[in-house]
Amino acid sequence: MEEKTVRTRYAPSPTGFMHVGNLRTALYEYLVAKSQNGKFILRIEDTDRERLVEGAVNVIYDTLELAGLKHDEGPDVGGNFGPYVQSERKDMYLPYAQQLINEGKAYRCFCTKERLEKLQNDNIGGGYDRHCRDLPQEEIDRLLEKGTPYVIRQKMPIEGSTTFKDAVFGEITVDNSELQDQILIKTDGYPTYNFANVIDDHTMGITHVVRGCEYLSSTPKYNLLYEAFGWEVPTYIHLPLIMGKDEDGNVSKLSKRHGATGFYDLINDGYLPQAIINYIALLGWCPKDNREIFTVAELEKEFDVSGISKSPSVFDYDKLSWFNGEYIKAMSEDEFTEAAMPYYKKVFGDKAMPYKKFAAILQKRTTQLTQIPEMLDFFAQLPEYGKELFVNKKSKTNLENSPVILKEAYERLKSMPKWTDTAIHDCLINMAAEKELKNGTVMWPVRIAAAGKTVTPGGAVEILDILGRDESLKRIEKGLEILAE
RNA sequence: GGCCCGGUGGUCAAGCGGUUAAGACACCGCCCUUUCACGGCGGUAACACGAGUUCGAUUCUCGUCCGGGUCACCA
Repeated sequence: MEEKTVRTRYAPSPTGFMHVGNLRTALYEYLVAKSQNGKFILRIEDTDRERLVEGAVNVIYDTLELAGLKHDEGPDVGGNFGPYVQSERKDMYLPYAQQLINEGKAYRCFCTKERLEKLQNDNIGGGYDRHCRDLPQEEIDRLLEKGTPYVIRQKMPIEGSTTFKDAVFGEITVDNSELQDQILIKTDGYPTYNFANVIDDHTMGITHVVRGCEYLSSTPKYNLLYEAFGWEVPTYIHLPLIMGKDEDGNVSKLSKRHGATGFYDLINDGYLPQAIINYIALLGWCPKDNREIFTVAELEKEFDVSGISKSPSVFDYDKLSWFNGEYIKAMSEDEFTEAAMPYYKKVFGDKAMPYKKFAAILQKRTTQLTQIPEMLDFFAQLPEYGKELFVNKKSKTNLENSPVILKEAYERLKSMPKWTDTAIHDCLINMAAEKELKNGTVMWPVRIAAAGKTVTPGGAVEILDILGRDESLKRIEKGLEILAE
């Protein structure tokens, strides 16, 4: 038995903004194809001249590359089904519409916008009244001769119903009375989105149409078009919507009012591309074994349409952060340093710092790269702080014992021949043992003096080590001063 | 409003007629610990409602309610 190669397409409009919902659609298109050794095609839908944005196509390329979704055909990589930019295909559509007219399946509609608007206002119900559907030929010729502008509409069946099958939602039936005579070609000669879509998908050999649920109710129109041409209907895979939750707890389709929803917004917020992809892969799809961490390559193997869910899902930044933390922990030290570098520079400028040591204390406690500056700022400059920071119940420190302990620690540290992390560690631990104190009782005041804040990445030893001898001792002296006030 | 789709803890979700109704995030507690964190252990918390079908419904059917989507010469 011969299997047809699966071909899916991602067809974004170049608006310069890649919404995570769109990205997730792209991901699933990619996975549907790749899980079956198919081809993933990129087609740019740029027919809306008004919304065209300079450089927006590059945003699409960059996003797909960062996300790890490599397309097999597209404007930049070519292919046998080009052109892959819709504006370059604009002459293809009219002949198809013409064909439908010749076959009596479509007609020219000369109705003015005013008349259409009036129809809508009168709200007779059901939209267009098919006024031009059966104009006599002489009338059509007369109007054409006069150069009257017209659109081309498809004749929709008046009775009966249309049924189509969706791979995730099953069979869906809609009464044909719900369907208007849809416009195929606009007055300006350009095709409508729906028409162009069907023509493009067919001529590009697309076998699986993957798209958001918002298209579910217009799918019968697509179907009727395929039928009118006698073309094989593709497999439809409609994806549940991604929702956002506002402050009042109301959910609606994820949009900008829910916060960062663009791929690059998320990256600017310190999320890793792989973590974003991993998270959205699981928004609406679940593997058989419930695993959570996946690379794109692993998703290609595991992905299966039967795991796609039908109900919409709420985008959860907490869960994304968890994924991000997992990915950060899994990075090599070099990878981490590279990713963190822009944030290091915000604090330290171009000054070289002990990045190795930073990685050691930061990697396991970072869930967003953007947290890095405020975690490290005290290394660059000791913050102003008050003596109350020295008081900590759990470590059994207070304003009485802190000065004594800190002074003792200062003397001991000062006399150390070598300033290394093990030396610092042994020095302070030994002191605690000799003085019969909890380790924490010694560590707490030292760490506060070194950092000037209660929450720090790493403990006293790590901080002193990074600070170095001179700066450490200076800060402890300062701590003693503050305690003496 | 018409039509379409959906409804398992706060969130993501397994489940496909018989289960003590998984797991993850978040939250809480304990342990570990040089703080926070990480890690380890444990905990709170769910089948929207009402009928039917059935020996038995979270699972199948219908109704109600709730939520969402869609109704363009936009894509």
